[in-house]
Amino acid sequence: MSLKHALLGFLSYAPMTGYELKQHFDQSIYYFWNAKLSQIYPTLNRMKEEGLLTMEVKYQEDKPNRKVYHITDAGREELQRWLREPADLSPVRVAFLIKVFFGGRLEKEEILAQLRRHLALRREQLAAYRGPVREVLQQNIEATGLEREGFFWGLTLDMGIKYVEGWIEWCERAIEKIEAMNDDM
Amino acid sequence: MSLKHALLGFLSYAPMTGYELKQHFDQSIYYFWNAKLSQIYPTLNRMKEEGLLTMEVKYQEDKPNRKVYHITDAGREELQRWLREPADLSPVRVAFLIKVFFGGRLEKEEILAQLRRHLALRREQLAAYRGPVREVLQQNIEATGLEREGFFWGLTLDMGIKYVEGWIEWCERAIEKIEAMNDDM
DNA sequence: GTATGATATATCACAACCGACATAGATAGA
DNA sequence: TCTATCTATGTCGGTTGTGATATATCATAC
Repeated sequence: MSLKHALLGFLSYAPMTGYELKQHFDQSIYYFWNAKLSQIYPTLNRMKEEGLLTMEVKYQEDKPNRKVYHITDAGREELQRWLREPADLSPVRVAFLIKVFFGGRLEKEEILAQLRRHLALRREQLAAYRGPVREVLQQNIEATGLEREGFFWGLTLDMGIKYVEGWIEWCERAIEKIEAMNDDM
Repeated sequence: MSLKHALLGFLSYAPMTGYELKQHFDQSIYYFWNAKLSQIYPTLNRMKEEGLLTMEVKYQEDKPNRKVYHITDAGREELQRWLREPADLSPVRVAFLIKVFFGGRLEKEEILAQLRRHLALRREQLAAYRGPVREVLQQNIEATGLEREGFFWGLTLDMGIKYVEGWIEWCERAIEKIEAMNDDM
């Protein structure tokens, strides 16, 4: 279970509530892993039962109480063990490629429309990664002073950018190839 | 549900059993979508109930019976509708990048070991895509005579290769960067 | 003054997906 | 002859993940 270990990872930096963990997901790793609050809350509860976390309730007047989760020694050990453990390749699930695979069932202009739309989405994504996403990362490094950690955060963003660049190049080539196709094909 | 539409896609080429559909998944689209038999069988049943498929039982003496699924007109319409429908970007889930993200929690040599192992896996994968996977695709085109369809099958394999090449380049750069890191960092 | 969006918690039902198990004849290799 | 793999069907229980809904305060914008 990777969600568990991602949560342990963030809690190894600082104690946090489920809501704050969700914000970290959305700010820094959403481009290779994401989770909804409705999955995070029950997972934190289970991890507490497993002894990986402890929970501290901060009572607040006139505001909902905060449940702050702290990583335990067992939690830190589990994180280390998992980080060292060799990882298999994650299976890929890209619904868009199913559409391309069966693109022969569409008219030339219809499949071209799909590819052009996809290309536009990927270009937006690339602009975001190169701009605001990179800036947030830099701000996080400066705010926390975690320079060594920040180096690795940057590596994953590099991979995100490489991934999207690959899509863009592929879309452009695919569109060219289809446009050059004989109309009777 | 993309599994449903992948099944419709294959059944739009020819009637098939669940077992044969699984083989098609494993042969031709497993690098961007996969499913276990224990997911395929119940899904086919549900699709039959929805009127997208019909089932024909072929009784065989001394062999288990074959349940051959045929796509209906409603099934073909649903496939067309889905293929034309604009697609959002699929969320990515790569557990390995969580390990890299929290790589600051490991010793330099430990994270290097992870990256080197991953690079080796990706190189194997690339060799497979360029060799046997491409050959099987060519054979399928020749065996079925579906040239126009085969063009799109090839496009998805191109993307698979681009994806793995991206990983390899990124791993190589990442390893260099980490090796060049100050030991006191 | 009113509406919205953010903060903060969480539950519930459901869908998607996986791993183990069960059955059983055919075939091929050690 | 034994063993393993292939063909062919599925079930079952469990985990993972999604979408909808509920509650309640506070700050901001219109």
